[in-house]
Formats: sequence, structure tokens, C-alpha cells
Amino acid sequence: MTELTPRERRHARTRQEILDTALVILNEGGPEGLSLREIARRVDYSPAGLYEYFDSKDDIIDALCLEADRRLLSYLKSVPTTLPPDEYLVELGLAYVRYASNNRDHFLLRATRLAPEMPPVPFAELDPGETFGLLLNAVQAAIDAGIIHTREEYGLIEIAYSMWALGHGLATLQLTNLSNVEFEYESADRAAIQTFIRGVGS
Amino acid sequence: MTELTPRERRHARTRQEILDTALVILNEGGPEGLSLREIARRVDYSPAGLYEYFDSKDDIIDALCLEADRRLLSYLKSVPTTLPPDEYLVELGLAYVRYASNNRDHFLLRATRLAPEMPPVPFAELDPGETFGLLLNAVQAAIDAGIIHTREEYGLIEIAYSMWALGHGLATLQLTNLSNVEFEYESADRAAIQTFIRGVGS
DNA sequence: GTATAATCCAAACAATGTTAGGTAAACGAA
DNA sequence: TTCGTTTACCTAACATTGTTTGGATTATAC
Repeated sequence: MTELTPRERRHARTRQEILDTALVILNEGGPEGLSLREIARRVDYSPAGLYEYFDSKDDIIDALCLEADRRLLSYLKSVPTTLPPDEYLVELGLAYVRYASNNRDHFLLRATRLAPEMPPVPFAELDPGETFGLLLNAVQAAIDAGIIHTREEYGLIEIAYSMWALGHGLATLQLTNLSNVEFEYESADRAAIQTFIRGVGS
Repeated sequence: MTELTPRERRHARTRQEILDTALVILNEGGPEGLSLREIARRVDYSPAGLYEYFDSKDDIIDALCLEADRRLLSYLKSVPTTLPPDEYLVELGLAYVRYASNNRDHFLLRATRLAPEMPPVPFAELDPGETFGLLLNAVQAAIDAGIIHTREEYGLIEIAYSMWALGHGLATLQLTNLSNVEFEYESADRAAIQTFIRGVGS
């Protein structure tokens, strides 16, 4: 299938090494410390040499954001699908927050990144992607189980969007505005999501 | 009371002019375009001259964030307090999102700013500030009216925190991940907040 | 074996935030 | 008014940034 020449394999490996190094720097010193030249220093390249593997610093950050999406997805996939639909939804939200909390700068890098400029696409026609697709399926399962009721003007997509926003808001608030505030976040987050599900169930 | 010498008054006026200019640049070209030198150019100062009014670029951004908080508060204060407590809460959330939507870059600048490093403070001992205080009062009013019920481990603060997160998540998602996605945001946002209130009311 | 393409670097460029050092004006007190 | 001090402001420089240019070296393909 995908025939890779040795050269292409080396290229891919170096690319990954650059990315790994960038992530290490990000986790060590936050986004301020993440400079092209620091990455180059650590991987023993000249700054210009990196341009063989990435078009720009922004290109590197884009790749870091893709990696963030993958890792978030792995968190979401780690919640057992054997749970009842409502509990599953709650644990999904908590996993979202847990990922954010365990990967502060990586998550914020992704969360504050603007989507690339494109012609607008209707939500319904959008490829949900694995992550949002997971959420859509979870909500659909809860609907099928009779735990969640849709209304006119508030269907599957709207509910999933709401829950995404809730989890996203909980995660980002903790990491930004409330970063110095002591609070029982996990129990409050759990109660918040449960409350929303209760609301959409009646 | 606050005796201001003419000099101090001039100083304050220039400071404000710098800030206004910075905000114009931010609204025109986003955060990328917001450079000290561009600000200086527009207010006819040398770059170094600005340091008479601000300690650093970060200091300017901090001031912009304070201004963002003030403007957000004015949006929140513009929703009529004569509304029934549940509707008032819904409109509060929608006003939050509306502010974010009408002031994209200014809002995101504030939203992505990390709180300054400090020793952690318990949520309960925190000065709520005007904005969060407004929300606290609104939730308390709904509790008093019997529209919202507290539970053990899920009281006033936890509920307000949840609603803040929901509104914040709705706002930030629209401006970042979903910026190219067509969607009936306002009706979905309204339904989302209503749903949460329904959940916390039973 | 030779032409072509992939790697990689030194050096320079433009732009950034910030500091040093100095000038001139405005101010406060005698 | 006069004199010392603070304020206001600038030029010039510095250290870093991301990026481009042009060329050298190495690996690959024919």
C-alpha cells in the first residue's frame, strides 16, 4: 500500500522528533518558550534546517494541535462504553476536563487556535470528525435509551453542541480565569453535567 | 477627594488614548497586528515613549483585558432586571455570548489570558467581582423564587460556576472551533441555557 | 558515472519588545 | 525669578524572534 522509501521514513522520523521536542518545550516553559530556534537547538539543527520539515512555525503549531486532538480522543475513548448512556455522557465530559487539566499548555494551545479561514459550512454538512462523532453517538444512544428527549429546534446536534460547550467551558475556565482558585472542581463538574442531562431528560 | 493635577490629567488622557488606539488595532488586525511599534506610530510617539505610560506591552494588554471586563459587564447590566429569574438567567447567558460575538478579538484576548501567578485562594473567600457577583445574585434570586434547587455539594457557587462555564463554552466555541460553521447559534444557546436551568430546577 | 533531487547550514533580513542615555520642558520651592 | 528635580520624550542600540537566500554536501535514480 503505502510504499515508503528509506528516505521518506527518515524524513517522517525527523519530523516526528521535531514535534516531540516542540511538545516537551511547550510543557516545560509554556507557549512563550516555544521558539523555532529553541527547537532547532534541541534537535541539533540550524533554524533554517527545520524548514525542510515544516513550512513555518505555524505549521509546527498546527501539527501540535492535531496531536492534541488525537490525545484528547484517546482520553475520551478510555471511558468504558459499558456504562449506562447518562453516566457515559458524564464521564465523557469529565475525561475532557481531565485531559485539559493534565495537559494544560497543550490543551490551551489547541483551544485558543482559530479555525483556518474557509467558506462557511452548515453544521449538519460538516464532517463531525472522530471526537465530535464520539459525542454525537453518545448523545444518540441516550436518546435511544429514552434518557434524553429532543424537542423541535433542539435536536441531536444542538444537544451535542451544548454538552461540548459545557465541557469546554469547564475546562478552559479552570485553566485560565480560575487557575489560582481552590475548588472541588471534579465534583462540581460532575454535578454540572448531570444537571444538564437531567434538564434535557424531562 | 481625588485631586488630580493638570499633569496627571494629561497623563491619564494620553494613557487612555494609547489604550483606545491599541483596541482599534486589535479590532482591525487581530492580536497579530497589535505591536508596540504600531501603537506608537498611530499615536505619534516613539516606541520608547510609550514606556512613560505603560511598563510593558503586557501591561497594555492587561489594561485591555480590564476594559474587556468592563464592557462585558455593561452587556450583562443591559439585560432588564424586571424579567422573571429564570428568563433573566437565560438572557444573561445570551448577553455573554453576544458580547463575545460582537467583540471577537477583544473577548478572545481576555479569555485566553492566564490569571497572574498567585498563591491559591479558595473560591468561597474570593472577591466575586462585579461580573461574577451579578451572576451570583441572579442565581440566588432564582433559588429564592424556588426556580432553582440546591443540593448538598451543589450549592450557589457551584451552580453559578456551572452557568458561567456553559456561557463561556458557548461563546469560545463559536469564536474558535466553529468560526466557519453556519448554525442557528442563538436559538441553540437559548435552549442550552434553558435546559440547564430546567435540570437544576428539579 | 552523472545528473537530479533532498538535506542542511551560515549569513543576512526585517520586525519585535526593551533598555540606556540624553535633552528639553514643566514643575515646585526659595 | 531662580534653581533643582521630576516628567516627558526621543534616538540609538540590543537581544530575540521567524524567515529567506544561496550555496555546499550528500543521497538517490538512471
